[in-house]
Amino acid sequence: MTAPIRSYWLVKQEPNAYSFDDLLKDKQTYWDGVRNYQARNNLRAMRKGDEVLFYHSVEEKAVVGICKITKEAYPDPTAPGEDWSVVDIKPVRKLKKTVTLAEIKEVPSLKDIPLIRQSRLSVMPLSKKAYETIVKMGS
DNA sequence: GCCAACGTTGGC
DNA sequence: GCCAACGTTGGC
Repeated sequence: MTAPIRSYWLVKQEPNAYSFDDLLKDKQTYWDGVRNYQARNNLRAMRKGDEVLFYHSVEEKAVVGICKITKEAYPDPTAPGEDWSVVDIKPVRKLKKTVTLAEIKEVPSLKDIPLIRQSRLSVMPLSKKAYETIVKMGS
């Protein structure tokens, strides 16, 4: 077996629908409800052990925590018979300090991440550098 | 609450 | 296969 190449991701959620604190409480969840092909394809490209930033949209507009993929894509139980996917994630840790959208926008190297360029996409890849930059801003 | 951006649907 | 209409998302 060759060593897996780790990828980095960012997922968005409205905190009043499902917050990072909910995930901490649940210890693990499956990421359901994705009904967008691009987001679905990103879900399917996730591999066990990949790290994922958790972003709170709308009210908070900030990256709040880090989680990890524990199970790769399988059919979404909330859409039986349809071609949608979910992955399992577990929380790793909360960021010491949340990284707001406004702060991300101020960093030149983060100008082109999909969070800013494609604000409606809910599951998106991040480069290692972008991931590390955001994590650093949150520590 | 408004509006821009984007995806999806349906008529032709 | 094109494009207008419509719905949804999310920033402001």
